[in-house]
Amino acid sequence: MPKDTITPRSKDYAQWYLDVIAQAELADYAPVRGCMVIRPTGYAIWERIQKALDERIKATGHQNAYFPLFVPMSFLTKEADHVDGFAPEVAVVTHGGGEELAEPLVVRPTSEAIIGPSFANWIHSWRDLPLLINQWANVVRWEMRPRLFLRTTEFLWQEGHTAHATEEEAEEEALTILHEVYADFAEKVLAIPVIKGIKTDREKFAGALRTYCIEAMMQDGRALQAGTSHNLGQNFARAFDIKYQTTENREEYVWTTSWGVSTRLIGALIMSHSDDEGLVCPPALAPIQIVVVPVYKGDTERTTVLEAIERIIAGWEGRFRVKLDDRDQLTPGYKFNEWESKGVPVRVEVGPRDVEKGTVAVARRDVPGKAGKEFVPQEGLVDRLATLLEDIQSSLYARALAYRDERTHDVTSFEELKEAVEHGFARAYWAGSSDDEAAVQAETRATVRAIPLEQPERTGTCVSTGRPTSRIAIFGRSY
RNA sequence: CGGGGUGUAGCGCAGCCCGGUAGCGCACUCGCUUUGGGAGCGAGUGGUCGCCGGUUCGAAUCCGGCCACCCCGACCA
Repeated sequence: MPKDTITPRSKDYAQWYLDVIAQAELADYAPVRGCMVIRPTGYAIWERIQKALDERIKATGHQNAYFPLFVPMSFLTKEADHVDGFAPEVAVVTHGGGEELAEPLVVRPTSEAIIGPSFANWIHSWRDLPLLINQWANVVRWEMRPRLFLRTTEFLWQEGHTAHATEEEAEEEALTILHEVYADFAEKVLAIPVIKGIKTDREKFAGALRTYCIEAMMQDGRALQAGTSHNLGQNFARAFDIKYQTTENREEYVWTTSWGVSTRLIGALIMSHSDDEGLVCPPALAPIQIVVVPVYKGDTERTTVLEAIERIIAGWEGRFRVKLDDRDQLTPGYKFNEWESKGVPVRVEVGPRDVEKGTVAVARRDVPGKAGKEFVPQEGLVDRLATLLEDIQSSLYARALAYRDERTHDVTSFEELKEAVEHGFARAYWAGSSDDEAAVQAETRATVRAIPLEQPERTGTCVSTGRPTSRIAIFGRSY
């Protein structure tokens, strides 16, 4: 009966988001402001994200390593833009072993500054390049306004750091990561359509030459930066003296990149697919793809039903990620709701009537409640389930894409832009400067989320300056 | 940092105006009955009322101060 545990999306989107997290047991607030405890259900999702990304990162030639949590203050300050960007949000350790430290240590907000010296040590010759490293780590950024998963003081992420002989290679690396790792993962695993683009100077990473991004639209029409890939040029190579000898025996600075995605992706996942019943997890990602719930009265039926289930799910191992919920003290109805709120894509129910008739009940999470449930024969069940999982995966993607397209409007005037970003994205010709962009933000609360890599052939008039341009930009309000 | 709000049992709340020694729902424990969409009945466990100080015979309640957290805006993955 307690059905009012999740605030409807339509009533209060921010509260709905928090309720889904609580109900699905993804995370708790921690005693320290801005920090969160990632609960087992949430962490299982992170592990799935890690696995899928780690495979892609390794498939593109990278190796994992680990660099320290603490960064000497003087290292962080070596790259001017970088320190300007991060100084306001770093946590600083001033004491250790009961004494004041000679030099304060920064808790890494990102690791360029601690990886730089290692790269300088490791790289001597053109033969050492490219150097392709990734690390899985936690980082700390003292944010003003934390939000579970989307912006926490400490968060988990992966950060790739690479060094190359030429600018072209660094550029290719940044784009490969964007396309083959991040966008591919977001769309195929998370079922989240993303816009691949480049950031404006205002939005790019502190210290980068160029920042590429994947940008997604949440169910309230707001934008979420889901991943970034930076071409750092030679900025960090100069700051940390990372040089190599060319085949002509000349000494040159390397070209570096860095790129990362974080536990924010879990926030993106929640806000892309979930509904008023709770989390909706795409099958390719879901830690549990199929939950099996037995239905019975009394011990005799229980034995019969559980035996039947054992027979039915024999051979599923290796094919599906399955959980049998054989907890005896809870009613089936309770379990249906619990697994639904945790986002398990498919539920299989087996009761006495199914044992008798050779059927099972199959419920799909993307169609909540009884509407998504049907009785099907046990015969051929495995293939049917495999097809169903694929269907759910593609349906979720299609639904999210349709939603984004519906809420993306081509605009030609400032007024239209203002109107469009109330509910989604505005797509406009753009030739403005950083100041022009700031003016747009002051007026509309929206910023350029991305300048898409795919650009139209045509030209138009800049929505801000009125100048002719062939470049379009995506505007939106962001998380 | 500005605006708004909230602190009473694990969670959600009432009690406060009008001071008299803390209550309801859920959860939890035990027992019996139950189980195809969040089971029922009975008996229980659990609270320095955010913190400090003041007024008072007596403070969850009145007064002063502080703190924390949440939500909405300016910075950010």
